[in-house]
Amino acid sequence: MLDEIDREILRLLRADGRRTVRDIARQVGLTVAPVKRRIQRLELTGVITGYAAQVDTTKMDGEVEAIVELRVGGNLELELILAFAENVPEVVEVLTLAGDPDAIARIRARSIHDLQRVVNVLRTDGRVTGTKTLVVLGAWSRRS
Amino acid sequence: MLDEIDREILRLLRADGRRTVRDIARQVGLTVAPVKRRIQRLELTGVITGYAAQVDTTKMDGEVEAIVELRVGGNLELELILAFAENVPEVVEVLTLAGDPDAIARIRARSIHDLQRVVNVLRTDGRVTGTKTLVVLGAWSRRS
DNA sequence: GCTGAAATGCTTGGACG
DNA sequence: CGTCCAAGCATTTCAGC
Repeated sequence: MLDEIDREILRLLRADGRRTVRDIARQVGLTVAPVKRRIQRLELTGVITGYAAQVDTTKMDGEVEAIVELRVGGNLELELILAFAENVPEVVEVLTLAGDPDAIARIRARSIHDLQRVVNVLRTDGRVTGTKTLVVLGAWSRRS
Repeated sequence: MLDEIDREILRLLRADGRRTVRDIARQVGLTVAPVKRRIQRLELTGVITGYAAQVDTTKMDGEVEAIVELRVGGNLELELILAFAENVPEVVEVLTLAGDPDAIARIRARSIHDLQRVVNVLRTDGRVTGTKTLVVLGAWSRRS
């Protein structure tokens, strides 16, 4: 499905999502047009789900980031966890996991008080049987 | 430190990291020059730490994503955890946390076998007193 | 699948009010 | 903060192999 050039393009765009098509073309040894087509295909097929600025939320006043570990009832489809998250705007990312917990949600709230409210929303969902909330103190992500 | 316009710029760039400066300027009601200056300041002061393409790793062959919970010795500065991560290329993100675990690392490896090797590297660091590894089955992130 | 070229629009840096 | 300029790039689309 993905050849070596696609993987190289993905590697470059993950390291810097603002790299230009021209720059990528030089790096992979092709011209602009086919690289552009490949990127569009990666976007259409859902391999690339978007582009985002990475923000250090600990440097923002009025913003608290937290990780909430979620445990859910035995037979719940993992897909449902993902779908559920869309209805809570403070949830910015959800990963479903093999192990315990079953999933983790990443939350951005405006204060600790607001965070508590969001976690309560998650807890009272019925399908969620347990949570553990961890406030983010610092963040680092690879930039290259 | 950050005014409302800065927050709006950050909101727009988090939703789409490839938005043009012109586009952002239109949305926030300013011209290009000051918006460009603001973005540069946000980058310089470390509020914006980078830009990245978001990739659904479950759609890529030869790629496994995992979350590793890290517990470290009592007095270890959290900054050291972040610094340590840079030396392990498979670590793409680290969050330091208030609670237990002390931090979580996000890993991208080429296989389960490779993942095991990376986790062992983390475990034998000396400062890490315990790990728990969770393989990512599915991912969702807010796109708007 | 690729290349190459042309038109359009964007960015970047600077100078200035 | 705004405006202007100017050079260099990037994107997009088209033709053609």
